[in-house]
Amino acid sequence: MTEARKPGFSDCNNATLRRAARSLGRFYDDALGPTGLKSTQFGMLFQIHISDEPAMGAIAEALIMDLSALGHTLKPLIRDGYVETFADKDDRRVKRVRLTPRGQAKLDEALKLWSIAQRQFEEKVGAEQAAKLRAALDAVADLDLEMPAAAPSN
Amino acid sequence: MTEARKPGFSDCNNATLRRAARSLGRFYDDALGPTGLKSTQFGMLFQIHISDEPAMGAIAEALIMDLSALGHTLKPLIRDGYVETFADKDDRRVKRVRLTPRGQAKLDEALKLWSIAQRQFEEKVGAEQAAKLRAALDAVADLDLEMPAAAPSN
DNA sequence: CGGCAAAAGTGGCATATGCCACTAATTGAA
DNA sequence: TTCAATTAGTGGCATATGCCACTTTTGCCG
Repeated sequence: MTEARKPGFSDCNNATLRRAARSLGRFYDDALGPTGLKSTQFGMLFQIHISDEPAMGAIAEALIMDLSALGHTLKPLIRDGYVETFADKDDRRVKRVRLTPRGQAKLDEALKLWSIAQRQFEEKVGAEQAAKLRAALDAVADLDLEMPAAAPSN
Repeated sequence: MTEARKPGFSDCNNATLRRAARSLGRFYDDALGPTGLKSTQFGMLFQIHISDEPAMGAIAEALIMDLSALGHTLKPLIRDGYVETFADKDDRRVKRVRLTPRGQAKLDEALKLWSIAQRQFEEKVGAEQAAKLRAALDAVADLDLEMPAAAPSN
């Protein structure tokens, strides 16, 4: 447990972030295990829940995820009857998403377990620190990063 | 909690972390694009590079990733000739990993582009802040989190 | 109005990751 | 030495995500 953490690797912001994401993801996944939902699916249901019948593009933007990735991620949730989609009344290109009653119930169920996990985490890290970390992560996520050579375009 | 700001979601440490990871991952992926490597693959090559012919289990532990996931992740790198494996001399269960000359060359090539991305990031965030963030993420990754009910009485 | 660019999704293909069930190789007793 | 328990990986299955090539709708412009 020593030679593996040589300097250099932990310098990569991206690698460090992914590593933490794998670690924390597992914890939340375990916590939500009894519900049969992955932490990512829980997050998706919650995002839909707090939005008002959002269009797929809106969800993708909010979560900073690829639209097609969103579509793929939604499939299991639709298959399991937690989520349903319907065409927008004014723009037939737009597909809106909403929770089914079953999905709402599952979310409620998951929220209980999520709260426990969340509390566990904040007990270890400190609510204050956790909030700061989330703020920092949101800031990073919202950065407008561009590679030098590719920057000038539009 | 202001209902208007749709609280809750951004309160989830895990969801926030994943969102940031998607965002930053895309940036590093773009940066490494010309090399044909994903940021995850770059990280893997680097990890192998800084280790001394590590066993798969050692890599998995260092990166906090599932051993089988590591195996899967390694396949494309082996297929493309960047990495090779060989059995440990003393314990035939153990499979060690090393970069091929081709893999070493690819890593060198990628390091140049990675440096640019890394610099871009630190220019935006500040090297100081970036270091703090990485430290915080490492701390989170190394937390010993356990769900109350599931915690074995020890 | 006709045609073309932009916007919103879909599907296919590929990598990233996890869990579980197994197999092979070791180790630690009895 | 023999056998159960442990350790290290593998393979299969499922979800998570991205990119690219299309298809369908719109929106806009001459």
